[in-house]
Amino acid sequence: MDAGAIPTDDCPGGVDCYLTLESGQSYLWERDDGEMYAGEPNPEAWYETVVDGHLLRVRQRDGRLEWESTTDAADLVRERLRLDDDLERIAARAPDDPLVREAYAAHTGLRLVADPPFPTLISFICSAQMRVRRIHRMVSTLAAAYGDELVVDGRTYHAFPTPDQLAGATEDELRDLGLGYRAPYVVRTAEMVASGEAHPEAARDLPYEEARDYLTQFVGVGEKVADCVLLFALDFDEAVPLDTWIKGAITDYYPDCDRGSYADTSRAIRERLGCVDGDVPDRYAGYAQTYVFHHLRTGAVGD
DNA sequence: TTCCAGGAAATGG
DNA sequence: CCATTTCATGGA
Repeated sequence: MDAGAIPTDDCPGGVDCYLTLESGQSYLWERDDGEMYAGEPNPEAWYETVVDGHLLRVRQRDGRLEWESTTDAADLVRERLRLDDDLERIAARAPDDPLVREAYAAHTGLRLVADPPFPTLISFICSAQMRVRRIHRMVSTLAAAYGDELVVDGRTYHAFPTPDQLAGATEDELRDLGLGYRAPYVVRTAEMVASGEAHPEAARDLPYEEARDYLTQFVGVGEKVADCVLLFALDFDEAVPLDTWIKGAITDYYPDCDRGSYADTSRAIRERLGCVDGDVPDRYAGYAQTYVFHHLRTGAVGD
């Protein structure tokens, strides 16, 4: 195994693995203590995932982000955990708003992730009306049932299934795995990607709102899930998924941003949570969203 | 029991 | 176009 360590001081604004990987953005990692999404950090535990047929694992202790991999993964760790984002600057430019300030202050080191688009698309199709812990369980179950096996040091890991592998599943199989009414959505979307009818990666080059519309052609993908894919996998830092928690924040803290439709409310809250950057009116709105989401969901608001 | 969870699709007006 | 209803499932 290749290995390395990155001093967290090298990451402007710090980095917190637990907050980043267990805040409901990514469901593609497992913890080797079996306590993923159980609500408690463990500095000794490794976060493990399979990337392009290679095992990658990271953990954080003593001010260093340690990684091990079956390949040279130094650049991969930087990319997936967005270690080059200048969190200090992003937080400093965030709106001077009590909720946003409190959320940034309470969860230092929380970074957006840069996950692969197809697994993210399927993860958030599964997310409909689910708690984060169950979403993670569903994604893990899909990997175990349909993903490629990887054996390292006598332990078996599973990659997230490819579009072809998931398209080979049946609706009944996925219902038996506990996906409920999302089962046909997952199969049909996997078929769309496997056949070449459409691919989430194609949204990357479109303007934000066109990219969101493009993703909604996938079965089981509405505007909210599309926003999650744009934010967590396609580098759209302005995307603000309007889920139950953010809608609650709009009701309680930003009632003037409620414009009725998703598209209009989205525009208003993006400009409220983001910052003006040249002719861009909503820069990093998705970053603020991720902090506020986590702050509200974990019940940390007001300390 | 009832309610809720990072909603979307189908239906009805 | 917008509002309502239906769809699974496990945990508190």
